[in-house]
Amino acid sequence: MNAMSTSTARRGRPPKGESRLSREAIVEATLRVIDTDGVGAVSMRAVGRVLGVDAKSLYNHVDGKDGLLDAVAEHILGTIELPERTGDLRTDLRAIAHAFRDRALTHAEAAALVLTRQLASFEALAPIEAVLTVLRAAGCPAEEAVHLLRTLVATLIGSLLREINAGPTYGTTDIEGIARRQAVLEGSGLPAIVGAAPHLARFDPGAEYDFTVEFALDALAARLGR
Amino acid sequence: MNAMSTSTARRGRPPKGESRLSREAIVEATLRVIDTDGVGAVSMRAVGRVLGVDAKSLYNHVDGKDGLLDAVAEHILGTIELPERTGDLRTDLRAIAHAFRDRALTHAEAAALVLTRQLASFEALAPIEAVLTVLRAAGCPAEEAVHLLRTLVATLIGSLLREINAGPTYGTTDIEGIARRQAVLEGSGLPAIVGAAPHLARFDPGAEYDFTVEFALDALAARLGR
DNA sequence: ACCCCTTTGTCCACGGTGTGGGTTTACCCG
DNA sequence: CGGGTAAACCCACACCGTGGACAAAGGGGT
Repeated sequence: MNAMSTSTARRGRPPKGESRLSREAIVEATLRVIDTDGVGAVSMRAVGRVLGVDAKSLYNHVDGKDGLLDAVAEHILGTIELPERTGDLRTDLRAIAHAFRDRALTHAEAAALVLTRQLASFEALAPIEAVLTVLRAAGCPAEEAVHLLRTLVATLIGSLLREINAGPTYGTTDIEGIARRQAVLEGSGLPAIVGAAPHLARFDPGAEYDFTVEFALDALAARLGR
Repeated sequence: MNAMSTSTARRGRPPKGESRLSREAIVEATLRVIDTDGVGAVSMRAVGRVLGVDAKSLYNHVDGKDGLLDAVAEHILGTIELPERTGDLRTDLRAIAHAFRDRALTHAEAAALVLTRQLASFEALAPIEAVLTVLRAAGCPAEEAVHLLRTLVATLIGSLLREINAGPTYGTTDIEGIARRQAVLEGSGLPAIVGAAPHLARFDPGAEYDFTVEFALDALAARLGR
């Protein structure tokens, strides 16, 4: 996989031209590991192996494993393709919400990091700025805008988190899976669940996300339009 | 810590009366580890140590580490103290939302498990049944009730997840922390963020949760009351 | 009463993890 | 040209999840 590498067992600082390691290269390699073998497979050694480099070398660019995962999350968050503003509240927020989902699903395995970790970096601020701008432009006062922003973000994160690690037990679109799940739910004996079992067993992530986004937008428009 | 234990090095099955191990005892011990040293400190060996038992013994009652963590999550979810129904949509849903939060914060470190994992067990169904019952009683058709349920759950989970692993970097209530965070935000140069910095820097989890719940309830009432 | 089988523990071992510490080298600046 | 520093290396440690072999207690069939 690597032309010249570990076999030569060169030690010490590498020559200038071939300084393979950089924060960005490491993050990218980590992302490759995650996309291939899942978040659980990330280890300093594994990432080092991908780069043909000793694990400890990573510590020169990244602050331990936790710092590495933070860096990955920030990278993903920072590369969301935010849409152009149109001036319409609903159109703009919907576009942001979908851009967020697109980015999250491109690296589904890595997205759990983004959704789970608390990020304080500069890169993480761009999407926040985008949402705030739209809200303020719609005439929302600063304090309320912040509360609404947080509510909105929480909703999107909760939705995506479920979508991402929803195994087939949660609900599916394939007919056989639905039938099986529905049977389990009906066996619970809880009346409301039994009554709604056909709908509980069916789960279409995209449609569900759309429903949630539209619900939130309705609520927002009603509140701001008053 | 244990009077009679490893020193005697007894092997083989323990006598009937003192069968220390049970699924419940293991879950409880795990919860103690989590509350003391965090989720990261959970290991088969650590849990075994608490019980004065070899790590491998746990495998007789629990399906590996993942199964153990699932069991803990289910235990927490299953012991939510659901409120009595009053018949009023807002009152009932609000009460459920707060019961959920109470339970989550009692074992804050463990709550991430509940919020993150997909649970399929019977115990996990009780809260769902409660929400569905309230929605159906308010005249909501089954399919819509399921969508609304999912939206609501996503929102609560997103909110709690942030609250639980929000370090002091995210925003605080203490004056010094707010000032520091505000300065960072103002240094970003992003206009909407700079303008809202005082509010972004302040974060009061309880108030934020209340705001989000009331926002969702408003939206729900408007939709169902139409 | 006997025997055997299942259950539920124990111990040993393996390959893997994050990271602390010390060593080596190439570059850069004076 | 010589010293300092940055960036790579290897060794070592304590810990992890769990596969597999073994032991002892209890229960069931004859």
